[in-house]
Amino acid sequence: MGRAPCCDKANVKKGPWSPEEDAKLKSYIEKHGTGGNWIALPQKIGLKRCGKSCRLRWLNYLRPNIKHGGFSEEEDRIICSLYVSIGSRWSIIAAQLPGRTDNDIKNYWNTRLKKKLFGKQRKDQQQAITRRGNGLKQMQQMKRSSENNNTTTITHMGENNSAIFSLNQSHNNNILPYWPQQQHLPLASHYNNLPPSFGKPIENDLSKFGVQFMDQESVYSNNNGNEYGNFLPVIQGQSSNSNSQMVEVENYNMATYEDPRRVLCGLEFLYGDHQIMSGNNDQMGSLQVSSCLPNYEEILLQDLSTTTTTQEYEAKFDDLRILDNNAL
DNA sequence: AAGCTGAACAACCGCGCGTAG
DNA sequence: GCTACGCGCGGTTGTTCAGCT
Repeated sequence: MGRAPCCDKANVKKGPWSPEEDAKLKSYIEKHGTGGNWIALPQKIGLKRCGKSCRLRWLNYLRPNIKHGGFSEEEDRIICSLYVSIGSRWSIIAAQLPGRTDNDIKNYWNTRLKKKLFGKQRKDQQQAITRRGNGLKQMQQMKRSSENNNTTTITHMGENNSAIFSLNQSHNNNILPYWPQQQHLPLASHYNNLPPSFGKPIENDLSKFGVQFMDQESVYSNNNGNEYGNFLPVIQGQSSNSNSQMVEVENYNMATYEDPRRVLCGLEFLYGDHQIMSGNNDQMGSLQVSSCLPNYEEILLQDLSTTTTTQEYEAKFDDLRILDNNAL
């Protein structure tokens, strides 16, 4: 047996609100308040609307001091960092932005901000593949490589097309995913010990975009274990030199050379300066980013846990083929 | 000018949670 | 402790409109 409906669906109006309906609702609530019962409210006013619909209309549109559109850079930054911190808790995010509603922020994220952040990455990467020759061939080669031997190449494209780097790494008979836009950062060992209320925001949400993060324990844990207000994901490699990775950077400009954050491909602003370690470089066109890149075997294990089947690999491969064909 | 496509926004739906009885 | 109910939340769908072909 399903859940009982909150109202008589046959007798309620759906779809866009008319100015008359808006006026009725607004006027009543301004005079009498909601009365603590949204379900009963439409009947009192004489509106043929579901109580939930009234509530939504009031909260998202009619109540005073609501701002629509025109998100500032500062608001963008707040939304992004909170999203990375707590995931899609839109109501919490909205609480930090006066005048903004959770619905508004959610829509803004889904339609614009997400693309602003990650769409550019995909586009840049696609361009990089095309520019560097036959992308499909390259992907096929990567796939073969990942299936047949232990040496792996990841190609990654940076902001403003400036930082293309390849990472070569031997590993222990693990299959390396060849999906190029995945940017892998390790999850800290304590990641599974977050309070249940947090769930796994980062893993659940940003992993959709092929991004994985680790968390910096010192940032968000405290003595009583209850407050996680400063919880922030950070990019942090292993402290041991043995885990450092050499990254060969092709065609990167001085900004990239001087600022290893650029390898984060536009995501760097999410982290704040204090969370990014500095990188070293040598005279051979390589950039040592031991502080930014993870323990590679850990990455492989994570990938194996999330992308395990040949079918999934094939699906990704088809996707790449489509991208490649479109680019030609 | 017409049709198509995608972006932006509004609204709906279903579920989980808290709470009163 | 159980149940029913209302609220709030997040995901999804629907609608409108502008830009492009």
